[in-house]
Amino acid sequence: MSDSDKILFTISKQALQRMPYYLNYLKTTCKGKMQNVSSRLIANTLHLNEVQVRKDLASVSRSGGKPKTGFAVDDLIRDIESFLGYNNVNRAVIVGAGQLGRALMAYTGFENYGLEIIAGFDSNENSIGTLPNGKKVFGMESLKRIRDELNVHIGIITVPAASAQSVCDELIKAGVRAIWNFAPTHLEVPENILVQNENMATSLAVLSNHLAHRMNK
Amino acid sequence: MSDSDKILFTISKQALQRMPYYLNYLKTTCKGKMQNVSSRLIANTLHLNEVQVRKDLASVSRSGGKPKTGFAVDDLIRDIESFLGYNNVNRAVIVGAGQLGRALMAYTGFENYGLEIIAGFDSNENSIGTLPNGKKVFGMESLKRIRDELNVHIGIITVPAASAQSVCDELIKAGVRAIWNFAPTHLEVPENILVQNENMATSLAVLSNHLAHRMNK
DNA sequence: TAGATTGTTAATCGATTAACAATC
DNA sequence: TAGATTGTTAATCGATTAACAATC
Repeated sequence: MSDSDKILFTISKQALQRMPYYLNYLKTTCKGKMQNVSSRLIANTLHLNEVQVRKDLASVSRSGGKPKTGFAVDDLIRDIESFLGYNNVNRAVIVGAGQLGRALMAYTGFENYGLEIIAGFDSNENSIGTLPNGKKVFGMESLKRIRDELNVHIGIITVPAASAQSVCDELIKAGVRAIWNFAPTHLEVPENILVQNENMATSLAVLSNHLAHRMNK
Repeated sequence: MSDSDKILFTISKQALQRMPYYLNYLKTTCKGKMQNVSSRLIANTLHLNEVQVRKDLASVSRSGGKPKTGFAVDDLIRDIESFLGYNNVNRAVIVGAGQLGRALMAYTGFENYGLEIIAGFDSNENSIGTLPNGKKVFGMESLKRIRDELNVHIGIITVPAASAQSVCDELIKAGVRAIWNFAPTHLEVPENILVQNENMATSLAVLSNHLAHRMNK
């Protein structure tokens, strides 16, 4: 996290990543059933520390909580969604129309989180075509044109690790501002570009290691 | 992390999660091209701290590194893979044959990480059928029988958040030892069961928040 | 030998948690 | 008022990093 971030936003990445959990709990369990919710209840349900929850919520809630009452559920939902930018729809393109890329393009669940995947790109001509839910796969030469036309800010990388860096470079040249990287590799980017790694190998490592060594527990 | 873990394994979850990055770098960049590699080179490439890399590698490498020489690439690959349990194939079942579940079943990339997805399960009869690469989707009533027959240890949850806990309970009752949870919700499990959360909403939160607030950077 | 590189012990840093005063 | 709950300041904890001695 750079210095300028720290000044503007006093929230850690960890805290930011807890927000979807709060949001899910509030929307599925609280909304409509109760007007207010206390940090203690949230903490107990999600198995977090009460103070941590209060700190997290304090950093995104406009109106704050009220002693003896807690936080207004509807306000909190609105504030978290606004903080996360789920109001603005974030348009994205996927580069790499292999199995994982196509799966993500076909997945409609992202819309709940304000993400709209517009199109896919692939350097292999055989991959070009149209997906079930109407998303097209283009050749790489169309990347910049389409990104510019539709003002896309997010690039999703689902190519093999070996070509991830060059794809990343192309996406940045085309103008995306943030990258969601599914390749299990480190990406080199300018300071003003955000890279979020979604490394399934990382999760699998935890699972697999547990099973290999800790079955006797 | 429980106490018993600490005694047996002096490696943090963070360190464990860096292993796939080391492995990928070693296999794609070092293997065949150089016999030895120094922690400094790895650290520079992956943008990590040199001491951190040495500590991480020390905790998994049998032979350790040699002053002035570094670590033997092939040995290191073998040691990390063995530590991560990528040698044993870990069998898994998926519960929830919606879009995400089917996508994961169709994805063959997991085999590189020692994971083999055997079958899918869904409570909705309409979802039952066969996938392109031969994986079948069964009704929930077959879960325990198939898990027992094939000695499956990993359960993957790709149902909506609202039903994730009950699916989790069923998986544990059926006998799985570790759960890979794609639902954006906290799961309640006995102490001896490992839950690894793969929450895409969490990653999206980081991206989306960045774009909503930090575009001016 | 000198220098590169490892592995370990101590210092730093940041996040979490505890203690507590403020407030409805 | 008394008690529940918030928000903040201080203490703790664990991971990262720096310093350095050991070794090839």
